[in-house]
Amino acid sequence: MNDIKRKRPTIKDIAKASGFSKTSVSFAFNDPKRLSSETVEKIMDTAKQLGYFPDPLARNLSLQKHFSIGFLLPQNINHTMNNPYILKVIEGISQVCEEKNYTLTIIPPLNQSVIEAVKHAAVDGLITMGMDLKNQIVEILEQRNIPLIAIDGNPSQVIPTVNINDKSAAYDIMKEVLKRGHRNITIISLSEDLFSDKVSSAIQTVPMLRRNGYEKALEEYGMSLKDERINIILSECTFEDGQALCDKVFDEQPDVTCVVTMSDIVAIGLLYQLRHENICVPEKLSVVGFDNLLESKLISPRLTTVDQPGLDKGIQGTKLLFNYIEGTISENTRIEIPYKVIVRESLGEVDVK
Amino acid sequence: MNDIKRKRPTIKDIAKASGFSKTSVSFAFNDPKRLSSETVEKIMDTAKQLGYFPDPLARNLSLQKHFSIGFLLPQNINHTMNNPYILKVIEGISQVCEEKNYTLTIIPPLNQSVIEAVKHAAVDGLITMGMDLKNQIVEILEQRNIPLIAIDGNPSQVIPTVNINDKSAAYDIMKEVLKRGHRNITIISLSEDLFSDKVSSAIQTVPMLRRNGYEKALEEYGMSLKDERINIILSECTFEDGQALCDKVFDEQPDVTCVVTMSDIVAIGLLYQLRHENICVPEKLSVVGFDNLLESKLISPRLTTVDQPGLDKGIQGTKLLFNYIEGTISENTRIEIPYKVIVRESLGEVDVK
DNA sequence: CTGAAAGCGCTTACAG
DNA sequence: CTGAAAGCGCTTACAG
Repeated sequence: MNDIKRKRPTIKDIAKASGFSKTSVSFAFNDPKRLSSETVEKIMDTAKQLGYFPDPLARNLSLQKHFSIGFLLPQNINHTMNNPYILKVIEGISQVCEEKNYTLTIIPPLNQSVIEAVKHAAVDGLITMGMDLKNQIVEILEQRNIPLIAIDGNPSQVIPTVNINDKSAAYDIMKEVLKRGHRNITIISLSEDLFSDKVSSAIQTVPMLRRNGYEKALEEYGMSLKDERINIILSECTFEDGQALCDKVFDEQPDVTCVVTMSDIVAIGLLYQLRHENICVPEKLSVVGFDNLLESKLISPRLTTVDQPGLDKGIQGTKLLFNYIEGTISENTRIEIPYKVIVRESLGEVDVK
Repeated sequence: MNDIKRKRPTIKDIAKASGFSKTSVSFAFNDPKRLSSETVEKIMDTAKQLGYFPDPLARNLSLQKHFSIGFLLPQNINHTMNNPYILKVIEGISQVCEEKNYTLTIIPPLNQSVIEAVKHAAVDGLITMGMDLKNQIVEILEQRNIPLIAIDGNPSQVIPTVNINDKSAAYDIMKEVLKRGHRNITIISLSEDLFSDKVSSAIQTVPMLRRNGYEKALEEYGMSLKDERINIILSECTFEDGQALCDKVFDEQPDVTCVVTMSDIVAIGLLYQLRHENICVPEKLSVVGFDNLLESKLISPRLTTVDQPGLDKGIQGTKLLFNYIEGTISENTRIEIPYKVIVRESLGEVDVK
């Protein structure tokens, strides 16, 4: 009734009460075949009577394992937890964790610091998503001997990654836009700093790769990202950002006919706001996304986008991570997942002037 | 380069290398004020040189804490991870965890068994959602001395809960439906076994409470749940279930004019399929949800529903849990969160015959 | 300000 | 089949 912190029984108590040694109690739980069945039975009986459960903390220390995979949340958690695409990836991760009988530890910044969180993470392996993987983080994990993989990370870094071919996907979808006559285009780009290590500009970040893809498509039409008909806006890419962008897009580029975004959720926020302001899509403005969320076919008009299978990224990334944890492989691996462009009603045609 | 499992340095190595005791090394990390600043500096220097980080496993065993909150996934994980409402709750939980510098451990069934997962959970407190809390689970956690709270759990059980007033909310929304002339109604109810301990029928489960609410509203119109004009279908309530329900609803009740669901995600799946089959909402059929997801205002027509703040449930539930962990309170607490009915275009009027 | 030593609760190689 | 004992890597009361 009243919560006097009754001390939990330990293996020692069970040993004493059952008349066997701690060794035997441990065996009864972990390797019962080594004992006679009567012994196991007696030990389990007293364990049940005293309400004994092996302390996972002590067990894990002995075993030197956490039985948990960590998912590192970036500084700004709201962006993460509100993006259905990321949640899809997390679902994939948790599926593999379940198969392996591991838990999934969601690791927020510790005292506002991702680095601190990495230092203290109580996990056997770590997964990041679309994050600026500072060298410091990689170094700490190396010293701590904790394998790391990055989903939508920077494929030119030294850690294993799971990505789609971002350049090619961006090229493909921009092609669809240009093919339909659009020339005055606003690009909503993921903020660079979400992805890049600003120091080493040699690195090809995801937003960079995608912009390269856009550029390549534009060039085939005699244009470039520097063209005055192309306006680039950086954004954190949340639903709310999308809503807020509505006005900004027209302010900065009154003759815009198509908005190309790097994320469905921001495109959906934009579509939502456009409808609210009675601006017709695609007649007045076309909108294009990236991810192919479930939501992108719920909204009307349905969103043209790039399908990248988040679930699969999570699954494959986690399987890869387990390979490192179990020591099955050691070389640096890059997984590339197929994507496809999905054209729906949010992308319309425009008369080429 | 090659992954020879180099042994990580321990506190002992740092002690030896720095010329101080293990005690001092520990103090340098945890309570530097107790040492002279030169000592701290020297110790930290050698720690950095050797790439030492305190092992959280050992630390936690000494401290008898995990610094993590557990979220227990029910048997069927897909339903959980694909329901935006639940994810909203998880977001709230993780917010509080971050404030407290805790991690959030997502705990899937262990060897297909939720009970096994509960036995082994390496956490300081546990949160469940809309789950059948078997006595066994409660008992194990009591013995393991791990506090537990239930969100959308069964308010008549002995554990602390966070809920809305489900009966009253269901009453209110059914009132809106009846007020608009609907009499031939299909109710999509959450499956009982997701919530109830079948043994003790005295318990008021969430679906039961909501049905009581519906009943009360119906009675005011001289009807009841047993009325032949009321059809009840049990469902797991996923998007896919909603799609599949489209045909079933009309098969079972050809003259239905309104579908009342207990979950937005199933209502949205239904709306999606209705649009696909060119069945006009609300002209041909009205649909009503429960939760007020972001998605419910993205889809058209926008969904009439009950707004229950998932984020807030997560936050308040987790704060409550920390009170138990920290021993601030011990009595059984029930939190009730406000809700409100939101009428949108998916609910139309019908001529009363 | 610093250190020797006990303790956290398990696992497991080794011996019998 | 069973047990004594070392070990996992920390924390911390106590002593000086």
